[in-house]
Amino acid sequence: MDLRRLRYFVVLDEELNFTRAARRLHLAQPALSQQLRTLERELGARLIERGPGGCTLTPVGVVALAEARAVLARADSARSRIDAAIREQGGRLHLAYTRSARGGLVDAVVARFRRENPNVEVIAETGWTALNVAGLLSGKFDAAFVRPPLYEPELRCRILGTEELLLAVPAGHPLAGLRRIPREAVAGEPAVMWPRENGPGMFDRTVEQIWPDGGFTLLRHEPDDEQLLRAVAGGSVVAAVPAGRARALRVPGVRLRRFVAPLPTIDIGLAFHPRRVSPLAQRLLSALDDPPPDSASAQSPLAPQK
Amino acid sequence: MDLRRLRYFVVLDEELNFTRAARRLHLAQPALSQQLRTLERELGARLIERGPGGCTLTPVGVVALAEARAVLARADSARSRIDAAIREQGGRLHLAYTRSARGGLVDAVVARFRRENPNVEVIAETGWTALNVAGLLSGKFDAAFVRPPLYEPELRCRILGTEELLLAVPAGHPLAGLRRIPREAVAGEPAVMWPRENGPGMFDRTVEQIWPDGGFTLLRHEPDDEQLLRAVAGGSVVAAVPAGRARALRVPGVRLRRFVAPLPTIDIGLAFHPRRVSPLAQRLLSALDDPPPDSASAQSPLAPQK
DNA sequence: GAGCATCATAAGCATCGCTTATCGCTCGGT
DNA sequence: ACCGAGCGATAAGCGATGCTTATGATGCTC
Repeated sequence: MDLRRLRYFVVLDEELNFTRAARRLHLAQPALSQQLRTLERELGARLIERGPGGCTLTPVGVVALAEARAVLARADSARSRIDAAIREQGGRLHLAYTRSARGGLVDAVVARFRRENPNVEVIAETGWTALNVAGLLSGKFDAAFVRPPLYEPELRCRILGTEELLLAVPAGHPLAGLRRIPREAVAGEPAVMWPRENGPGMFDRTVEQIWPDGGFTLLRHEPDDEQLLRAVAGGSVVAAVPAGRARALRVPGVRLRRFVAPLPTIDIGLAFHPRRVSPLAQRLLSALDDPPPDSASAQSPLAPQK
Repeated sequence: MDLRRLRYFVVLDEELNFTRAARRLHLAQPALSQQLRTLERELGARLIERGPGGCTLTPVGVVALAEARAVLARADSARSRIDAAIREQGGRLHLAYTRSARGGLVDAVVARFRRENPNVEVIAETGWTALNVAGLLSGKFDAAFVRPPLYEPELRCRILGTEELLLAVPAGHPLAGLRRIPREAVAGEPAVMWPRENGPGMFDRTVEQIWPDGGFTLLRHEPDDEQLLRAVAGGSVVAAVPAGRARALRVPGVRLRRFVAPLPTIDIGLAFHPRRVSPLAQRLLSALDDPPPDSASAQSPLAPQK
């Protein structure tokens, strides 16, 4: 007996309609039909009477349903007890933040992990993408927040969220008068940027979104978002910065403008080494797949990376 | 949580050695290693401490083991209750025997099914392979015993057993003086045989085993094993017959001789229409995979057909 | 240092669980 | 009586899974 098929069977009983039950289970109706046929074949009995108006359970199906519920309840209870034992045992999770993505979603993920695993000591440092990547490769970190894409094929990265890149311009700059910035308006403008080696993938992705036809005129590097914005406040350069960070920093003399569609974006991800995932890192990653208990939506907005 | 992985985990705990546990579970050691790694990844915890001398459970593993046992026990109990409900509801199973394979294994299979499903009415007829095949195709039978191979691609056949083909010779025949019959000794001998259309696959298979280089000299057909043996007793023909049947019939004036290796054989199988397997047929087929409760061997001698 | 026992990794393959496309059937509305 | 909607089933295809064999890495014993 397969627990997934039992779950499908229970949901079917609640809906008495394959199409609706399949929708609740987030699979196509033929898949549910096939899976429940398999369950019937395994048991060697009809459980479900099908018809054009939907379906009902056979007498054996009624018995099977009660047993399915009991088995599933026991399995859930077991999982809860095992989870509790894991939480109680504690341990240490070595984590790296990235400077450019503090706050918001990242802090929520970590806060929830701490809440659900109070005996786990989260030891965190804040770096930048390339430094965090190096820490992962060396085994220093169990997981690390990064700005993808990563060029290291041995690392994997779960995208947690995406935010818009804005153009930061000096207050008196002609571009400050535009409501939306066309790509050609920034071609040739002197710009500051983080050093490419801080996050080569992020750098390349940003340049190709904002300066797709060339015209990227790099005046100099600044090490992080805050220094980028201060450079812009100086009056003669522009910079692309993540919306969340830019708005949080609020540097005087800087105007933030959105681009004309397609809006350039930058991702935040949680990277890990798939061949060396510690159990606690595994739990952190698994939590990304589960909606929190109070979530109104059954579907997690954080899509697992395939 | 997957019940199969839980079962693997429980067996590993009983052996504390991946190699031995894998053997008990009838799978290769790397498969067990992989499956239990997956279980650990799903739970986000180490359950097993591995080492060159074998393994032990971690503290969380001990908790997980107790939970696994409870879940598996509940699932087994559920399966038993569902099975009981199915048996109680009864029904009818339409079955066909083949004349040439009565007794022994076939009767054991059906007797056990009747014992385990006392409310099921087994309605059986005895025919021959081709007749039984026709009954399956027409939907008259849920399952039918046959002599494979079958040439009908829409039917499936589980091989239940194999028996040796013997040469039946007249008592005074020169071949009666041989202890083992070489193939060349029967080439050219006048022989009787069942009609090919009674079971074309069985016929062809028999001929190619006994007369691999030709020399099959069919004098006439007889309808079944008993008539074949009577014809042999008449003094001038030989016949190939299944050992069990031939020994059971004990026709005077007939000597039964074995062949020189490779021994020719004939199979007995249970055929069914895979697209139209009734639940009761499914239960009969499933029983072939389970050892009876009193069996000393955990491994069923009836291998499922792939 | 060699050999053995133990578990893990790598690569390959058959099967599984899903998908989309579509079919067959029933029922209700016109 | 016909058409469209709703319902579940079948067919074909594909990515993922669970196994296999081959082999590697490690530790222990002699």
